[in-house]
Amino acid sequence: METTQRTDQQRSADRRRRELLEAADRVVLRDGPGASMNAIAAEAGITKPILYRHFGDKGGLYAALAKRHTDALLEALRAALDAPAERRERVEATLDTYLAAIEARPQVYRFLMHPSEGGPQSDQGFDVGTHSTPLLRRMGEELAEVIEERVDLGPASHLLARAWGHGIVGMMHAAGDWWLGERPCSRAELVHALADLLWGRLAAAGDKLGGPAF
Amino acid sequence: METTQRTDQQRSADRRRRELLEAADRVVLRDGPGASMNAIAAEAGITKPILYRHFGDKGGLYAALAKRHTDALLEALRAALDAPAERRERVEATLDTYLAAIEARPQVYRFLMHPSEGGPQSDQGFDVGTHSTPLLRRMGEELAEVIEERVDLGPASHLLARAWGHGIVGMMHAAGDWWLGERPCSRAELVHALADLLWGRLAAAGDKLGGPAF
DNA sequence: GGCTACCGTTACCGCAAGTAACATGTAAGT
DNA sequence: ACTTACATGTTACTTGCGGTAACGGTAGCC
Repeated sequence: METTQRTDQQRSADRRRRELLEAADRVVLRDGPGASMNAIAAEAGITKPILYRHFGDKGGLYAALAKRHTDALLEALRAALDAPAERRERVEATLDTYLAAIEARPQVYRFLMHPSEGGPQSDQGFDVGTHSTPLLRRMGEELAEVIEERVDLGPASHLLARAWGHGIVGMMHAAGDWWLGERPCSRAELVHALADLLWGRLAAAGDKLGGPAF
Repeated sequence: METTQRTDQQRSADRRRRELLEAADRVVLRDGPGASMNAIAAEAGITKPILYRHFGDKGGLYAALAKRHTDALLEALRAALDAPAERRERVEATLDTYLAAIEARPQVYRFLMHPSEGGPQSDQGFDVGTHSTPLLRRMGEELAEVIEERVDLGPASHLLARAWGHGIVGMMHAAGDWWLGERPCSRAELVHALADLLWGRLAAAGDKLGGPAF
């Protein structure tokens, strides 16, 4: 029958697709996001047109590649976020999970967040904004849902939760990016600093003596 | 003498440079960051090699272009940040300044933050990560300095201030990006929501009833 | 054997970054 | 006035990438 054939082919195509993605992963992680389609094809032992048959265009390949890593990270974050613990513990665990992930595989992280600055030849890399934002956005939405679901924020809760979700994710991202670049302290210290910030320590701290007027 | 000559030529070269930058600005803001060097040269009424003589390569042009806008934005932020007012007022003013800036000129904003997604043809755009990060980084460092200088944070103040500086900037950026895309509320509302977050309202809020165990 | 469908290739197009080599105007040195 | 030197501009080219069209085997089915 046709259906069984179709599924067989589908199966084989899916396997091939996974192989290609793994090859692409290797190349991108080695050569940076500037990796050319030719290079990826070569790594996979085939030639360009096949890549295009599977992924449409370079953006398609990028998207597929990014989705794999993104999904993995999001799953880890969800676990930390949904753990049955006190709020601050959960927040710290989530921050730590994120930072641990980008610390463990900075190549992947840089690929997802800052494509096109990989190798020495920073020619035209992958299409960045179009595909890197989604990770932050998804994380923000996810966090927003958890906040709205768990925290009592009164009437404007929906708006607040979403603003906070995106804001907190951005905070985590920017601080993590800075930390990964300079390594100014241990992971735990950064987690603590950020949690303190979220816990209102900025508002609670006193003015420094000798400051300007007032 | 040679020196006077040099300065004269320098002057003329600088003027030319400024003209070229303005032309580049027009093109980039019109065609998106995918604008080709040819197009920019044409807009300026000259040809490619001249651009290369002035800016080295495309990254150089991008950097020069970004620096102009970045400097302008940073100056506005500094003003809001240094105003002689209470802390929360200053924070809100700074957030509002930033949001107002990206609201007023989204094209510029998108160019600085998310290059390479401009026009319908999202071919290879400018070199992104290499040059977009600096804005966030500079803002983070700037904010960190102000925090450390003004807020009494105890012994680990240097580290805390830097982590917070980058974190807060990241929060502002991510929330602003989301807000600019969806416009889910007024600017003032977002400012308020973010300031509330920084003021520890997340920690102070109660758990929602009917939540999971515990 | 012939037909179709798939997997793969070579060879090409278009286009953009970046460069080399050449032309020209203009100011100073003699 | 003639030459030298230099900045300014050009045309024409190379290289390399994304993307595609057209062709070539090789299985199964009739």
